[in-house]
Amino acid sequence: MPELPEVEVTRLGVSPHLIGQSIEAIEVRQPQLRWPVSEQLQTLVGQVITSVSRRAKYLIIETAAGCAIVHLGMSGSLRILPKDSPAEKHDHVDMTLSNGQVLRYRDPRRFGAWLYNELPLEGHALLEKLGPEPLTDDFNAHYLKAALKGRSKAIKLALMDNHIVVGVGNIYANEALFHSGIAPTRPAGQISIKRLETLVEQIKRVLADAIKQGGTSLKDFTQSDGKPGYFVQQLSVYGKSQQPCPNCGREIATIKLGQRATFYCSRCQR
DNA sequence: AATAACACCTGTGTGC
DNA sequence: TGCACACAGGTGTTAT
Repeated sequence: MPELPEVEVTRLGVSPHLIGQSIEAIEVRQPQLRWPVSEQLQTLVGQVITSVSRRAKYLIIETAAGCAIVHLGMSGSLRILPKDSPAEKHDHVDMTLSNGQVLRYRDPRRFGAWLYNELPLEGHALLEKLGPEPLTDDFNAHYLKAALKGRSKAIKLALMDNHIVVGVGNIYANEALFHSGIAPTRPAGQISIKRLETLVEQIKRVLADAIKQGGTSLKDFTQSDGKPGYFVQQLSVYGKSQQPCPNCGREIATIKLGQRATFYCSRCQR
């Protein structure tokens, strides 16, 4: 489900309901997620939530006694509900709050994670090797040029590589490359600085626009108020196999790159 | 070191 | 209707 915009929309939605609340209970119905749900999360019971931040697609719920690191995987979602709401299938974790609400985690495919960690998070194995956040100034054309130097792999795969830049998943990699006029198959190391400037600009624009629109709802993603993400209406190539390119009308091509569906216009993208 | 393939898991849609 | 199969928003691990 979620790429950076959907995770950020989730964070913005749940954060006001969490900050300042104390955690009354953490109930784990299904501990088998990507990794076993940390039993140490119980350390957080009785603690007050001080912040909800994001690094890449990881959400970090902080208290003075440590934090929960939450990842939504492919199908995870977080909602705020009244504490007595009946749990349904795939509702694996509940964090009950002192304001009578519950933060509920649903994840049918169970690729997500709920981990406990002490603070600070410096040196955490899952976080320390991550590339820059795409919406910060650390992610710029000069950085990207250096990071891609000598790389033979396809630019789309490079954009989806967390060591190079975080948060760009399959939807937004396809979209940003389309808006940049760059073929997804182009070897990453042979793209000019000029074109990388455009690419960086488009990645930032696409991600920021998607956040503004409440993310992209392909299937079941909703904002915390239950509304879908409206960026789906602005997709140009993702999921548009055989439909006309919005720019030139040529049929959108579909190929596989790194086992993932890839959509592009072979006339507009070179 | 870099790249590519595989693994994890459930639900849904398609074609026979 | 049933079945087999492909595919889905991610990413750490393993193999090449």
